[in-house]
Amino acid sequence: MSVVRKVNELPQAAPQSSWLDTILKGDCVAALERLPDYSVDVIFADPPYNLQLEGDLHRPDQSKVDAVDDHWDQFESFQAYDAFTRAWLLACRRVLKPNGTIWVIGSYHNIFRVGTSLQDLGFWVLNDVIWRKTNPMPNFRGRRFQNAHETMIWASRDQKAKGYTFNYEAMKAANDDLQMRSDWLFPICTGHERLKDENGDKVHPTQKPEALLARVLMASTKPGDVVLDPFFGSGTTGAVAKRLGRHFVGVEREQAYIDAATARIAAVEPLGKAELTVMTGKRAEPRVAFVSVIESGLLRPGTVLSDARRRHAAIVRADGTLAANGDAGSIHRMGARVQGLDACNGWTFWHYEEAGSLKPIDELRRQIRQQMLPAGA
Amino acid sequence: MSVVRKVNELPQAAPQSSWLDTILKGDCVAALERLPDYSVDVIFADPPYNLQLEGDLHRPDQSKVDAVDDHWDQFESFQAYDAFTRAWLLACRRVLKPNGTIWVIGSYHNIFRVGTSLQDLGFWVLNDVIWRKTNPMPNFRGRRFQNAHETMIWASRDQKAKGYTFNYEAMKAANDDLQMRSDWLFPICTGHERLKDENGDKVHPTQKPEALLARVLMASTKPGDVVLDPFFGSGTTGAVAKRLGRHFVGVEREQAYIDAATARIAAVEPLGKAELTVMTGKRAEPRVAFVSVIESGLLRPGTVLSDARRRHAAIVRADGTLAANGDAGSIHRMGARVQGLDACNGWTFWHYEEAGSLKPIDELRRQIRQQMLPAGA
DNA sequence: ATATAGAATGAATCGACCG
DNA sequence: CCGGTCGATTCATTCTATA
Repeated sequence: MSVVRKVNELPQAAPQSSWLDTILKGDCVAALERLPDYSVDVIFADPPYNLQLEGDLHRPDQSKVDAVDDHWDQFESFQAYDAFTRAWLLACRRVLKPNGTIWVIGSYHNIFRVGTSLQDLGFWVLNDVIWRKTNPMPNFRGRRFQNAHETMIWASRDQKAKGYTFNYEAMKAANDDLQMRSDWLFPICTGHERLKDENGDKVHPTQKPEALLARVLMASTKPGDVVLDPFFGSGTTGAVAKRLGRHFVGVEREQAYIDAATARIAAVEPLGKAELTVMTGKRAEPRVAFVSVIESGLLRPGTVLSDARRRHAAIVRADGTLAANGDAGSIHRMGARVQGLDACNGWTFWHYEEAGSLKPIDELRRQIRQQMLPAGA
Repeated sequence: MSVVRKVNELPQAAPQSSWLDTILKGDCVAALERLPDYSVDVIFADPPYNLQLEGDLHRPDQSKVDAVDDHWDQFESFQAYDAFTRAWLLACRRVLKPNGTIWVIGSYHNIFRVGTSLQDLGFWVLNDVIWRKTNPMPNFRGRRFQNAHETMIWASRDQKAKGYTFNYEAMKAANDDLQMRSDWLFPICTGHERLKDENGDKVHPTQKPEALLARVLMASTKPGDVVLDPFFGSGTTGAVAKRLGRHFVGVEREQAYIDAATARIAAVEPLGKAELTVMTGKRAEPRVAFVSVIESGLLRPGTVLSDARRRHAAIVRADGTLAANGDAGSIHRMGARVQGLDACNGWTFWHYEEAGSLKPIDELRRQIRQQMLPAGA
């Protein structure tokens, strides 16, 4: 191989863009105007929760909303929060690729507003994921249950977008070979991971644990993907993205956070390509036609195949079809036919005999795939 | 005691009402018109989830999943679902007592709409509680995380209603003396608990486990309270309410569900009063005025109290106030004053000397409470 | 009768690709 | 955009049939 590779070259190089792996300073909606349509693969958003508004929120006409607490103004607050939410979600939606997905984290204070806005804007909820905290803050007054979790909503851009990334096999492997559930257990961000300023005070009030972001990105992105965080804060998304070989782009208004995040991310060592290789399933493997098994000589026409319990039988024909009961068709169609089902995976249903025992023809497909690999692999 | 008590008399007898412990047949909003304002203590609602399923789903073994495709779960649009939600929530709010609370259970399909409507109508969210399922259905296509939980929202009628029932100590005791968290683990409803018809088919597609309802009612109701379930279904709420010595009222449209629920509830044996006694903390214990400690002779005026480390001192006065540093006031106020704090629990802060060691005056309160108990207790 | 294996089932928004 | 075809995919528990 004489091709020179750059150090740290990412598996799927994104187009050169001035904004890639940077933090854009400014208001979320305004700053996102600097990004083109369909330019990011995944969005992770940790929007402000505070419905008391404290100068954080503006009405669509940019007038400030007073922080007040009687009932009518509470309603006003919700209205203002909804307007704020719709505005940033719309800006995010424009820059999200058609097969992109978005994560939003929140608590009961704001997550219902966020979920409603997501649905109203056409996003399609894939899961709500619960972050169960191992060490949540107690309820000091003893008037409620200990608030021991936060909620993340994971949604695709459109209902019909089926091509989003979900690393199912990797998630399953990471969970002792059981499907990854919608409730995740992680400690809150403390200790060395928690950014502190020169006074020892925490830099950001709601810094999220890197483990949480790591699972989010491992589940829903591929190496080289671009991850947008519109409320970048202390830069957890950027730090984890860099470590995992993903690109990031952040938006943040406060210079103090930008400074802290920039230093933090600069210190991150990206993992190597080998560590980043993601477990993939059969879906990702090259497709093999059944006829090629015959063409390669692994199966001879006329061979009798049966199911694992020898209840059904079929004869292999030279054209790659099976014949049984006076009927013929593909391995899948005939597998379904003999069982009286609508569908069947012929690769795993039909077996051939070798050394007195039955083996699935999927074994032959595996051998074909071996032969297809380049010599040096 | 010569007062004759009826067998099974409830500790807090509700007013005689024709609708108490019955199922009202009809549409939720219309049927609730038969209840007066402020007539129920707690509402548990399991509304349609608006699942929006399209094609069939098969398991990997090609068996078909029995989907929730009932007519009552079909809505034209999110807008139609929101209108439905607001209507039944408003009807519920009218009949809910000022210090009442409401629980609504849902999934990501509908819970964001419900939460938004609750907030918009003036309910005040106290917690969102996650029901983690021990045995959820898998995600058969491997395209998402296994949907392993449902969400319950617990809300008070108004932001300012602080007098709602929360049996904090009972919940804590039930959780190995740790605060009850917002994530609960229960199996789904199967086996003998699951109602079946004469064909062996499930009576209701979404029957909830009794353990879930039991925790809800133990947490947020007192014996004798009235619990409304506006989507009564197979009557889990009624069955658990009866077992726990609470009154219920249900609303249900379909006669088949009403019949099944009626028979189910008739077979329920209520627990006895002793089993129902809720572990209560200091909050619910009879209030003791400090002056009664003096009146009862347990402390004499002029006694010097100090904090546990003898840093501060105060003198007991006959009127039940403390004097220190030329100032005087309640045990709480003086505890705060000497420490320079805004608040202080005087019962645990101030100590008296007995046999050479310091004991908190809370010990004297405990003795007073002992004396207050009836002879037979 | 008891033990074991196989079947059934639960609030589910559950493809990709080619022509 | 539609239709046809390939072929990928499940966990905990209970119930039922068989040995």
